[in-house]
Amino acid sequence: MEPFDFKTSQEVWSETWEKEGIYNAKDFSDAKKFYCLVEFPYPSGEGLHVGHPRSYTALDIIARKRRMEGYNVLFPVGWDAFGLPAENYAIKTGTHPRATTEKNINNFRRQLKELGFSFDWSREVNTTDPAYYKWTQWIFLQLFKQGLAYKKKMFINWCPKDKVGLANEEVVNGCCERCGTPVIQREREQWMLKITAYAQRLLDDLATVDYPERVKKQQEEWIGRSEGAKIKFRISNFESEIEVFTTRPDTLFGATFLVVSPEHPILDGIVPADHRDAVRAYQEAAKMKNELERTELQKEKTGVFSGAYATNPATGKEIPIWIADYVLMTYGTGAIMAVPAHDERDFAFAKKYDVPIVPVISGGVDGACYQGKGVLMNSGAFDGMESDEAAKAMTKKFGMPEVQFKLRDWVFSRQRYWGEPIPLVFCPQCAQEAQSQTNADKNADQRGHIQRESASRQRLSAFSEGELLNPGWVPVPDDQLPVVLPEVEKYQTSDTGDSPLALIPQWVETTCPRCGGAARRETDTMPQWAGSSWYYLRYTDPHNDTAFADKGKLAYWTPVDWYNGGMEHTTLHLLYSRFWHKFLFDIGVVPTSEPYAKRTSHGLILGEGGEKMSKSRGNVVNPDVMVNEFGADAFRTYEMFMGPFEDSTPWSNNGILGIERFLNRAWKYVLACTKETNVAPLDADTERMVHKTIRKVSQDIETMSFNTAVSALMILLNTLEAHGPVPRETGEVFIRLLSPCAPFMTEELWRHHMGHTTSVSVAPWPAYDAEKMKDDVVTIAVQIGGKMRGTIIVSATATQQEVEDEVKKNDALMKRLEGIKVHMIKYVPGRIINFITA
RNA sequence: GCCCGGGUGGCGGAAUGGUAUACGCGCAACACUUAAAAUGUUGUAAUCGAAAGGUUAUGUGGGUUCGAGUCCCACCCCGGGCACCA
Repeated sequence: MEPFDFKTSQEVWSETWEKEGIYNAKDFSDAKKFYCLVEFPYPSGEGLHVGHPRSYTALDIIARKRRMEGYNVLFPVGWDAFGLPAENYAIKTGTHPRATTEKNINNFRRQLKELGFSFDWSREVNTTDPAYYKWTQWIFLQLFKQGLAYKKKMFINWCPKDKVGLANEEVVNGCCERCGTPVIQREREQWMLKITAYAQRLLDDLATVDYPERVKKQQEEWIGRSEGAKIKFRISNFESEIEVFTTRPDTLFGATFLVVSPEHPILDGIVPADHRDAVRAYQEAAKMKNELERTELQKEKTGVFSGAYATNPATGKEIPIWIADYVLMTYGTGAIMAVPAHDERDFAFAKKYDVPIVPVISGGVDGACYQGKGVLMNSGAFDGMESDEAAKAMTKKFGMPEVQFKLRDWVFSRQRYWGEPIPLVFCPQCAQEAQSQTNADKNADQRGHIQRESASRQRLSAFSEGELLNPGWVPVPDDQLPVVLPEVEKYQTSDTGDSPLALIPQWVETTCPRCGGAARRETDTMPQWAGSSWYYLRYTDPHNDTAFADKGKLAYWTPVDWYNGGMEHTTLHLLYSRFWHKFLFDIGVVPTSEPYAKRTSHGLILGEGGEKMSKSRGNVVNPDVMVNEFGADAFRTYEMFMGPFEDSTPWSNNGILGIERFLNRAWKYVLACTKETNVAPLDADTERMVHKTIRKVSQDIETMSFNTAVSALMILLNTLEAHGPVPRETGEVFIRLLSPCAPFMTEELWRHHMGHTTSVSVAPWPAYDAEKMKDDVVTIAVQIGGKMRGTIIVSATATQQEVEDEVKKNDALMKRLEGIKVHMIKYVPGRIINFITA
């Protein structure tokens, strides 16, 4: 019998499927839609990693099952092709990233097609295609116009030798990844996106989506909401006040000092002359500490007395103001009230610098720090109150309720070549005008933001929110999008820290779209996360050139029904795209408030030794090699069988060998069945097995328990082989159950050997008959005194009496029961009978 | 430190509170072969035993239960995330 020739089969069927277009989604079909999404790959020079096919095979299986169940399935793929490796390669070799990217995409496309994924290739998108990034730029401009983008001075990592801005990932132990030179911090203005404006909704709406609990938890923590109070402390000898944020207002009477961050602006005005040198020295030292040092030195608290005092509003006492870098300028107000008796950090600080410690919550041990809640003491009129009650009361009397988030705004600028140009120009004339408008607004109405907003809305034709927020920055009009990435000579960041685009005067110098005067283009580009924040929307209508996607198509296809991706994107891509999506929902251009109804995550594939795969360890498995040696079906099926989908599992070359054996046996068996004439109808036992397997495989695919689904198919094959040839329809059930895992071999059997004219991928998914699954006899475990002593076979509907009678017929068991006093008998039908001894 | 996972044969792993170790790998023996590979058959947690059979095992120690890998408490170890967040 001829073995399965996977090479020919892969060629033939890939071509046929593409020609027939059977995997192409149909917009507005009457069939129920199912949008199934995998994270599109970055087309690296190394080619596909074995991790990609794990996620892709899983959702391919789900997509294929849904099609067989009659759904209209959208299962697209594309390329997240902006990014550092292509750019670094360009810096080294002068090769245009576009060329590298194109070459890599072609390689990836070939690999994905060889693996037989049922992608709708007619909807391929590429984030570096101007027709695509036109809409990335358009979305950015909407954010800008609504006042959600702003410029801010920030520090970036800078390698003085390579003269290049580095991403955090490129900084290794404080040094440049490439040349080892210590990285310095360089200050420059960066575009920021106000993701914090959506913090509460990003948190609340987690309740409306089906994500794994661990993903929700991680996002929750990243957003980091905490409730507390803002309390003002009057500074002695000055008119000004210091505002602090605290989650424990109930401990206010125990606040024996204040601590402000070294960067706190208030320090400029309140430090007395005799303390200035010490304070300045401390500030300088704090600035020099890089992040690594800050974490290393975490335990040892340092600080300096500012020389100034403030008044605790509760006790009326004067307390010192200290400066310490354990207080972060980027969280809360950059200042805290220190309650050493009830906060470990404050406690450590107070001990070191000998500041008084006043306990105000009972429940602690003398001389130790107690962080729990309790009944108040040393708190005047509040004595005897419970913490929660006191917190409310003190907030009311001395402060204001306040909510803080850990989430920071998104640094959106890159001084890089290979990214979407930020489509803004800076116009000095318009800057003046916008500034004076803003000032006029302020003068006209000091009372608040709401009035200012409505005033600006009346002048919408003049300035958008974003332009008022960023005077002089003018959006490129929609009809001039995309702002195409120009050709450059060098791909390196310039000496000044600007992107290479800054070195092209004829590109930078432009006219202001608003006033027509001389203006300069923004030379920063967007981060890689930009294009991936909305790509799933583009798949619904990838060739539209008048909108990022047609509203009707969006209404039909979105939200994404099932999105699988890596845990590493939980607080980056996944959060960013939820933010963009909510914004697009708010401006009325997408129909849902959440992009993904359901999210799942795959585990990593580790090297054979159980360590992470990496080039330096030399344990990288190349998918091409596996596909050549074992075929796409075996490779796919092995990746599903190797372990629980959500867990990390080491690769095993012997493991894939086992799958190859299984598929070959399946091939031979089914083929033998087709050649057999006069096969007897299935006996009840085998039929029961078939129906149980249908149910098992169907359920396991839904819960992504692919390893046990494959195992169930193996068990079925073992049983069938032992049984001998089966009728055609049983063989076809087996083929259909296996087809999502092994599409090539099953298609070969289905069309060539079973004689079907259409693909197995459009055949109906097998149904099971619950009646035919019912066992007529069952094996019952017999326990005596809780110990397993044997098994008996009884009818599935046997009563306890019948089971006991059966036990009596069993000599070995009766021997065991001899002389034993049975206290009671516990019988669980179909499972167990336990003779409980006294 | 905090928040998630997880700890079961030589290995990957399976197991609605009810026969632990399914399935696969590896290994061993046998068959086929001049031989090897491939394939097939059988066996394979440990331990005592010639066998029948017994005993012990799901990180450790307790508990609940007729019965615990599974539930509860405490602890140890491994992986991931966050980390001076007031």
